[in-house]
Amino acid sequence: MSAAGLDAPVEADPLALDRQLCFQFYAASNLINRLYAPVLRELGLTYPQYLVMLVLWEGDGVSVGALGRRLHLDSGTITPLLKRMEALGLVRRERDRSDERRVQVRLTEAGRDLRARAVSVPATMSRGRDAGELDALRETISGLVGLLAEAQPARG
Amino acid sequence: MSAAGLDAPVEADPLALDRQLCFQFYAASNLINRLYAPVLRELGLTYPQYLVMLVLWEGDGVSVGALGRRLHLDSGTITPLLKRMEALGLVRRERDRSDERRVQVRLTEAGRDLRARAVSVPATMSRGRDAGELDALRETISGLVGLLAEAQPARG
DNA sequence: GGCGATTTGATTGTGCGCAATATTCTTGTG
DNA sequence: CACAAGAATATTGCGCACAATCAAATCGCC
Repeated sequence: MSAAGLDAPVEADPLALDRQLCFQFYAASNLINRLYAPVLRELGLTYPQYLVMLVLWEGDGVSVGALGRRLHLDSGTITPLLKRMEALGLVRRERDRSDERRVQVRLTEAGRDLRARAVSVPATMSRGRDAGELDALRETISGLVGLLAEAQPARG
Repeated sequence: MSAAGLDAPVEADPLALDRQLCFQFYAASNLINRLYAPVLRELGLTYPQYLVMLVLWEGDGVSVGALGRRLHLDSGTITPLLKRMEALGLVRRERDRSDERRVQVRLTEAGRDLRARAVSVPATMSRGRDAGELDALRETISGLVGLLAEAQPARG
């Protein structure tokens, strides 16, 4: 039934969009971001800002570099992001006294208080989905993220 | 062993970064993009431009709207992206004669020729990984993308 | 102490990604 | 044909995201 009428195995187009795992991740990431946006808007946060807050709520007082390693982002992304968050009154950026190359990021009172309004976000977003499935998927992708991080050109 | 010394089940922090499935997708998408960048650079493409080319190589002559639905992107993203690709000489943008609201996107000769240099990209990127695992993961995430697309506020 | 290599952030420039809005065209109704 | 309603794309403004580059501070070795 092949167009060429040959007996050779059907060779699917390697460039077919739907066969690209990368595209599925790209689409999923964009779609997830779009679902979170209106919920986080209630908190006055963008999605990457929310991630920064998650790190700071786990343990306050983190250097810019540590934040970047945790979120897999570089300083060119994080520095302006933190400046906007500082302008919002959520964090303070201050030079480390003992090593003036470092900039420590700390929560303000408002930043700490915001946590109470954020605790419901994960439940809101996963409502109606099977928790076990989501957990299993998270484990799988977490492993992949680990591999991808090691495979990075100049960061492995 | 809990800090409070209670018998209540250990309630893990719902805001822990590593427990957020959304973050795993976000990180994976960024890391994948970073892995593709140097390979696609050889072709003179960015990652989203590569995705547009994949769509056009599957079937030339697509409207901006159709392109957006396929890639889950809106016109505010795609229009300037296509203009850059037109400046690179890869595509042409022309008004549909029968419905002048529509803009059809077509490959140029150079755009068609680029396909030959792109066919090796998927194999290059998946080298050293188990094809079966990647396929299974793709199926899983493809299903999730379908659900996420339906769950979108004003597009479902 | 002096001095080059390294580490750490900041800056600059380009390219997405999306909400909100504007513009242009088609369609339906009379 | 005129005109209102709707559809499709373009424009604008803001916020990431990263490569490349720069500046400053620390570390290592002498």
